[in-house]
Formats: sequence, C-alpha cells, structure tokens
Amino acid sequence: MTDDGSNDKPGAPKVPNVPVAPNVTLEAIARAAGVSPSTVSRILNGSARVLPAKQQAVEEAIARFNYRPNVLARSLASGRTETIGVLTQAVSSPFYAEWLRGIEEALYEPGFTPIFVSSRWNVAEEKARLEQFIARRVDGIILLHAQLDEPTLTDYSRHAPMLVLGRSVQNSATLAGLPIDNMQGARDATRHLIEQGHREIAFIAGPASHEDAIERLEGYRAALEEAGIGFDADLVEQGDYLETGGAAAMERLMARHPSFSAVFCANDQTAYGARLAMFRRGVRVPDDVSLVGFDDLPTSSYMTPPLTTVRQPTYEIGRLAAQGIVQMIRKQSIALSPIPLTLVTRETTRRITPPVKRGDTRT
Amino acid sequence: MTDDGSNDKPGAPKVPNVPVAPNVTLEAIARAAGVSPSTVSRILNGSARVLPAKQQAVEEAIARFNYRPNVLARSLASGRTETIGVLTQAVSSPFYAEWLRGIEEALYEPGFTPIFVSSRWNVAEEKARLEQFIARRVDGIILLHAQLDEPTLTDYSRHAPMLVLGRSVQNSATLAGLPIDNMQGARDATRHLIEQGHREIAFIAGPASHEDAIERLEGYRAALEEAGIGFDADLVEQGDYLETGGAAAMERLMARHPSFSAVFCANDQTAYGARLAMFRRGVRVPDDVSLVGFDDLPTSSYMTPPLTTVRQPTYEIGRLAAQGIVQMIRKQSIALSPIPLTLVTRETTRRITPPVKRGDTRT
DNA sequence: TTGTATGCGTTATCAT
DNA sequence: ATGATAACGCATACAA
Repeated sequence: MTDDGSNDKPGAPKVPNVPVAPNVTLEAIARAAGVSPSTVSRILNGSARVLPAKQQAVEEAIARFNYRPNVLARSLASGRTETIGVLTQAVSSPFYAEWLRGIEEALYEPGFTPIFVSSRWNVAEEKARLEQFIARRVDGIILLHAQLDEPTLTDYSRHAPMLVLGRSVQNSATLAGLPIDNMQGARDATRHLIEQGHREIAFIAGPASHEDAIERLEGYRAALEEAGIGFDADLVEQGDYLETGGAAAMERLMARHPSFSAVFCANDQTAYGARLAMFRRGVRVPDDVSLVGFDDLPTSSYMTPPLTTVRQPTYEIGRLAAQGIVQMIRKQSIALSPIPLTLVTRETTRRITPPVKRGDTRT
Repeated sequence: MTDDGSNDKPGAPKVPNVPVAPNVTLEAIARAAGVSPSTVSRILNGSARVLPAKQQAVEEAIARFNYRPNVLARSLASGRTETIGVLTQAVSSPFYAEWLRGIEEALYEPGFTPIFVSSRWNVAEEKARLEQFIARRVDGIILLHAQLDEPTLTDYSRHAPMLVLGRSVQNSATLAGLPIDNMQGARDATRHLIEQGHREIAFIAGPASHEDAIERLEGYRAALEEAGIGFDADLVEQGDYLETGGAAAMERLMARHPSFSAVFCANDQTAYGARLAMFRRGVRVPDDVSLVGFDDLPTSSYMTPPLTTVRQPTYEIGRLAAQGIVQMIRKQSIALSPIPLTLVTRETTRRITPPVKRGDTRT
C-alpha cells in the first residue's frame, strides 16, 4: 500500500518529499506521545480535561505525523456522521445553485458537511438516493422539491430528520416542510401586468406534474378573475420549465393568438426561451409585448432588457433550511413560516394605457 | 432511539405505518435466515457462490427487514468508500454546473458517489477541503481549477489518486491533469473578429490570479500580433469573471476609448455584464459593437442576440474526468489529451468590411 | 460451500 | 484525570 519506492518511469523528476503520512492511526499517536488511545481521543474531541503536559505531547505528535482522524471509524463508533444529505432534482440547474450555496454556507459553521446528489427528476432515483443517504447514515436530509408522496417521506424520516423545501407537509419532530407561496407570487406578477393596463395576458405554464407549476397557474388565474377579466384557456400554452419549451410555446402562441400584449412565464428559463422566440420574429420587448418571469435567476438581471420577474430568495431559503435541519438534529423545535415571494420590476414590462392622472411614471 | 410511541401532540393524525426498519444489521439478517454473517456478506457482494436455498432465505430476510448495509462499516472494513471527492471553486457557479453533471452521470454506472464541495476561491479552504476528503477516505479526488501549487497536490495525491481539470501537471500514477487549451480558444475568437474586419478589438480580462484568465489574454494578444495589428494595452480592461466586473469594465472602456468596434470578454459572465452596459448606453450589438464571450454557458444561446462565444465542452470534460479517476483508482493507465475549444458563431458579431468577392454572407 | 475469528479506527463505558 | 475494554457493523483470511 504505502510503497513510495522505485519509480520505474524514467525521466520522472523527483517530486519534493512532503511529509503527509498516510494512514496514521490514533493508536500510533498515543504510542508516540506515551499515552493511551482514550486520552488522544479525549483531546481530539475536547470531551474531558487532560494534563497540559500530555496535551502538549499529543498535539505535537499529531502535528508531527500530520494525523487526520478517520471519519468513517469515528462515525461508526459514535453514530454521528456530521453529514447532511441534500437531494436536488438536478445539481446543474441554475435554479438550484443558490440554494446549494445557502445550504453549504450555513452548514459550515455548525460543522456539518453537505452531500449533494440529484435525482434527475426521476421518482425512482429520488427514492434510491434517499436510501443511499440512509445507508450512509447521514444525520439529516434536505429535499429540494421532493416528488415522493408524504407517507413515503414520513417513513424515511424515521432514519433521519428531513426538511422538504418548496412543499408543505404534516410537520412532526422528524419531518418538516418549508412551503413557498407560488400562488401569491404568480398573482402579484399578474396583478402587476393588469395594473399596467394589460388585458390579454398569455401564460406559458410549467410541467403539470409539478406542484409549484400548478400553483403558479392558479395564481395567474386568480389575479385574472379578481380583476374581472376572466380566465381564457386559449391564452395558456404548455411549457416545460426549460428554455426550449418556452421558445416553442411562444411560437405556438404567436401563431395562434397574436393579439396578447403580455406574457407571463412559469419560470425564468421559460421566459428566456420566449424572449428568444420573440426576438426571432422581430417582436420587441417590452414595446410590443411585456414579459414576466418567475424565480429571478442570477442572470435574469442581465438580460436585455433586464427581466421583470418574481424573486425567490433562494440563498436565504437555503440558509434557513440548513439551520432548520441542524435544529431538528439537535431535537430543538423549529417554526417555519411560508416564504413570501416578491415581484422585481425591471424592464420587460410596460404600461399600455395612458398613465392615470398626472402620472409620475417611474418604473 | 426507536421510540415510535405516544405522540403527545394532540390532533396529530396517525401516520401510515410503513415498514422500514431502523438499524437492522447484517447479523440480524444472518440469524433470521439461519446462516452465518459471512454468508450474508458474500451474497451482498457476490463474492462467492452460495446454495440457492440459502441465497433465497437471505434475500427474503433482506427484503422483509428492508435491510440496508451500513456504508460506514463496510468502508471501514474494506478500505474502500466508493466515493469521489469533487472540489469546485463554487458549487453555485453556472460555469461548474455542467461539469458536475457530467461527473455525476459518469460516476453513476461504476457505482461511485461524488461528494461535491466548494472552496469559494479560497486557497486555505481548498486545502481544508482536501484534507476533509482524505479524512473521509475518498477513493479518488477530482479538482476543478485547483489553486494549490503542484508540490502540495502531489503530496495529497499520495492518499488518493487525483485528477486536476483545467490544468497541466507532471503526470504520475496518482496525479493527472487535464489541460484546457484556453490560449487556442482565445486566439480563435480574436481571429474571428479580425477576419470580420475588426481592428480595434477591446478585451475585458479575467482576474490576474487565474491561470486560464492569463492564457486567454495571451491568446488574444497572439492573434492580434500574428495579424500585424499589434497589442494595445489601452484596449484592455480588467474584469473579474463576474457580470458586475464586466459591466464596470465596459463603462470604463466606453468612457476612455470609445472607438473600438468589437469586445472580446474573458468569459461569458463578463460578456453579460458588458452587454448590459452597452444596452444602457444605447450601444447596439452587433450593429455598433461586436461581442464575443468565452465558455458558452447554457444561457448564452438565449441572450438577445445569442452570444458568439468559445465553447468548452464541460459536460463531456466532466464525463472524461469521472472515467479517468475511476481508471486511476483501478490502477489502469490513462491518457488525457488537452481539450480543444471551439468557437460558436452566433449573432453578436458582425462583419464590418465589405464582404470579399461574391461573398455568400452566411453567419 | 460455509462458518469462525479477527481486524478496520474510533468512541464510550467502565473501572481505577 | 487516565487507562483498559467493549462495542460500532461489516469484510475477509483462514479453517473446516
């Protein structure tokens, strides 16, 4: 294993011989310092007072051998892994990025390490990944948009406390949900359009299998109805939360029903696609058509023009989730209130009725 | 631990009682199936033939108890963790997203699990994370843009084989680099601009501390010089690889030296910022100024207009890296050739000289 | 083919 | 305060 012997590769330069000893054990440290393994363990964990002299000797030995405790052995013995399983639908989605960052940063201080995996929008894989977490004996689990049904989640939560983001569940000591108010966000966005004078407002929906996509559709519908405009199914096109779907939906919309003055997209990626489709057709935003997205991805403020959208405070949500799961692990009770979303008015929407009274038209 | 006893919370509905047994051990399975622990182990790992009868009995017991082997114990005993440490500079950067996806997917088949962490562009943290990997006894390590010096890397590679993406190192059995040809990519991009008739080509650089940022600057310079145009330091502004830096640099550029006809940005994010700055000033792209980025982020093809940029096949690089590290773990030799980059010509660049001869001007 | 015994590197429970 | 000693849950060399 530890042969640092003859390099048979001719011409391979001698690498500088740096002192990081492989596989030093706690026992070796104990021997070197002339104490018992337990003492070393105690010093490592600060779990008891030790004579300064021995403390010194041990610390010196640790430094000299560059000793690193074996996390596996430690976890096996202690029953704690200091590890949080984080399940996303897709690690690479720009939408999850900020969540992950929030989680990672907030987990750093209390000393937990996140393990990120993705289920690739696949329920079977979601289940497999959860079982992997359990097999790894994670101390807690954070789910981003779980698709599994609640009984199953409750079931898994018996192994480790679980926090589900973007979903409301029957809260217990080991299972909690942090709902996000998609309905309200979508309603606010639509209201904004209505206030700007828009009446024919198209909607490009997300996948019908997503709870939040449905909620956003409902928010759109609710705002329409409360304004007395009424919902027109003809103005709704199906997207898939991706740019390609947004572009395709927009094409269909323009072909079928070209009279709308505004489009509300179920998420920003969809809006990107829609924007491109309009650009191709020479439709100007916002001069000809107003455009609103949902999520406020980092790049949305750099679109041309910058996209008006509904902001999810994902980084903050991530932090909240991390703090929450740690509290659950420590068996402290937590109170999670639904996350409100806020409309960020940028430059893809425009008023199409004459401004009311002596309107001071600041956007 | 396993008290599923009285809920003291009044009104809490009885959750469906689902059968996932906590902490079943291999030994319990052995007992239930009437065989020895080793037999169970053998069946689990397929490490030896067993009588079909016993095989059946064991499998049935496993199913009945919903048994999941404890990964920690298994790893501690076997010395293998089936785990790959993946160090990024920032999990949330759109730039790393596709790499992670490639790595994750390619690691899936051989049965390895990636552990993603980020060092947040901090060398000290990079080191800390690496030591964490070692403490976790990962079987291999993939580094995305390591900042640590080569001797240190070589040192760490004694614990687990390491693969460094975007960098060339002295290859050995345990340390390998997969360089990316930034210089070539930048030169191609600049050449493209030159071929389009541009002479005054500005450059917004990346952070000087980044090797690849320097290479890109060199590529830009090389193309200029080989075309006899010559490098003009006055046309170079400092960016930071982020949108904000790109916007600020563009502002300075326009104020200081407004005569350029094209801008080449060290990465796409910088280009996004530059694009916005021009939009604000009413400078049209590509009519007034041509714009080229670097990286080809997923959203770049949805910019308005879609961004001409240098494409890094990140997903494929991720897959390559994953396959490579597995081979190194299996002590197979690998050959990594530098990754070539390709220019993706989209719509932010435009020819500013009359087309040569009967030019058929397809973009 | 199968079972027994030992080890993996810690933590934790005892005494002392 | 410190040191033996027994878990932790599994793999594996060895014996049968």
